[in-house]
Amino acid sequence: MKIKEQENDIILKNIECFAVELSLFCGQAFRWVKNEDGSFTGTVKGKVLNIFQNENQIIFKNTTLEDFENIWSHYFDLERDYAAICKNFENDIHLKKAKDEYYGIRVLNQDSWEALCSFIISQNNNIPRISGIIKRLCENFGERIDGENYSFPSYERLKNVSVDELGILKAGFRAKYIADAVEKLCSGEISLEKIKEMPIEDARQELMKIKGVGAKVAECTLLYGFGRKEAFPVDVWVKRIMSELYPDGLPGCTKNVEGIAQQYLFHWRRNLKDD
DNA sequence: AGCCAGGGTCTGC
DNA sequence: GCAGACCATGGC
Repeated sequence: MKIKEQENDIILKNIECFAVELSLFCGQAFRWVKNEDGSFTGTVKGKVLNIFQNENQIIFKNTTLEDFENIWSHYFDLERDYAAICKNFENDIHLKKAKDEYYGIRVLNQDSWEALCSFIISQNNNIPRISGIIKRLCENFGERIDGENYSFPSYERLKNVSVDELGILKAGFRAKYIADAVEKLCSGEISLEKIKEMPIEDARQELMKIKGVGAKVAECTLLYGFGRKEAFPVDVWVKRIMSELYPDGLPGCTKNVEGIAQQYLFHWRRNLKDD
């Protein structure tokens, strides 16, 4: 991978296994938008990024080398060798098919609170509506950064927002779960900093103390919000995959990167026409 | 129109 | 411990 700084852009060349659009729209993040020029806009840690990919390069527009190194490199998990991981997936016929078809998916390192809150909202819900609810959450309670871009509101910001006031989100029964998460985090009863350091099983149990957080939401939070690539969320699609293809469990080539395998399998199975 | 969605809680055996 | 009703909303 070659990194070049040019005016206000960072340009990556010779980057292996990074399909920007696939990574942003495979059901792990809900806040990126595609622009008419084919670029994508998103907000992370209060910074707005515009990112564009063509055949041989990826352009991070209107950013600095400092922000690239401090925020974007880690957000897109660029330190990890996905080419090697995908090569290893070839040991399993189904994973090989999934990665051949959707090569370049990377599991993003999102903010812990944003991931937790987003996947609380995701329960028994569909992706377009999840995105809508989160959009309203940001526009009503986040901070306007520039133009139509808003930050994801911190849990401190939501501290004195009542369940009734959350009604504007149209999140339905999930509003009370958001409120419970906010309360437990603000009171210090649950600490995201501590969860980060915990063994994964303890971290699961800790997250599941929040109302509306069960095994699936906890697993998604660990995978997408805490960088735990061994976390393996099982939703209805992955449940189908497990019963149809892996009745005896996951193949050995997924060891320690079960969550990455899950992302390829999830996206592949969800897009199968004949189910 | 009715089924389903990146589930979880609560109740009743 | 496990099955089943129920939860809000809107995409398809």
